[in-house]
Amino acid sequence: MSEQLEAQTTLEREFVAIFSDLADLFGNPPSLGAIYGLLFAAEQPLSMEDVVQRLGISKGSASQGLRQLEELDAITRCRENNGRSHVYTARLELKPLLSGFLRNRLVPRLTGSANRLRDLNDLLPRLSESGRASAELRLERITKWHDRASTLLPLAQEILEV
Amino acid sequence: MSEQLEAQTTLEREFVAIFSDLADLFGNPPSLGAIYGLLFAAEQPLSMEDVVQRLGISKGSASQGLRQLEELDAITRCRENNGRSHVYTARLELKPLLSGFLRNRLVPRLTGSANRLRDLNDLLPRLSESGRASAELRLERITKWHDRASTLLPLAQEILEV
DNA sequence: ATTTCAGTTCATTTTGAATTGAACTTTCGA
DNA sequence: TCGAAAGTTCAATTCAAAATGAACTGAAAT
Repeated sequence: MSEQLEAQTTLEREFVAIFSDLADLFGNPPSLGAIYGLLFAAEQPLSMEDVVQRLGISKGSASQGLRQLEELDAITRCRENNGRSHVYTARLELKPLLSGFLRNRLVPRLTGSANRLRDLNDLLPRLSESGRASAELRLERITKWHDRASTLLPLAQEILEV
Repeated sequence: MSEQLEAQTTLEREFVAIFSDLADLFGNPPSLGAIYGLLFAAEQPLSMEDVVQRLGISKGSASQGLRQLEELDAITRCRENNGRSHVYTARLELKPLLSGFLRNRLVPRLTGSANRLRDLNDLLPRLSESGRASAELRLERITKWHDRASTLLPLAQEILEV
């Protein structure tokens, strides 16, 4: 294998690894990142078959991963000229991928904990006098954190914007 | 069970759930969050035995979880008066817990990807002329993201500060 | 209309992280 | 110094999430 090809292969492998880690960091399946990494490294659009071959994953994983990435707007699908197959390209701006990951993971949890906090506030009057003060303090602390996290989220989106 | 006790139990269960989710969000074992949540809800310091009983987890998990939380400075341990056992209290400021979670999870990955990116830059000269331009563009994109994330991290720490 | 190829679905299997629990060590009181 | 209780360790187990792959659907060429 030529030195150049070897280097290209390393590049591809490293991009796959970087994005696998990133997906994992955000609580997404590593395969999702791996697929994106492969497309990100590729100079030409790749078919699903290419993805299966080069990553050594199953057709099922490839199909699901590609669809999810498309939903996040991290990749684009287009029909291959005069074939019955499709071909995929990574959007090189990382924003769609990152904000998709954030959306998937952070947002549901923030709204979930907002609901919990509301319910707990409703519970306060049922507590004994002494317990109530303590519970109020604790709820306040969590609520403060929660508000700050909610503030941070759009800020993070902005900073990560390319 | 009195209405008040029932409410106190609900409060405890909800705090446990909130912090389990939080731990999970940051890629830590849910049990770690659960233990913190229990101590956070408690008005009195609890022993390891208490934690085992109330959460229904094993001594092993409790021991390891308590130690980790102590290392993060999220809880404090103190010797019980005239006993040979210890007793634990949650620090009510959430900062130690949150920044501990961030440290555990984000920092190692940021330095890991910094290393990868450095290695990839060294690889560039070995690529063919055409491939090099494309690889440079891609590396630049990731590096830009990486720098922004590195900027965001201390900012997040500051915002989450109580 | 039929065949064939691309892609999807989802029940089963795999994998890896979290948890357990039993053996071990440490600590303190008698 | 010994015994007992507290706490730790880590190999084995459990469990949930991810990946697989075989059966299926749809779409295009003949």
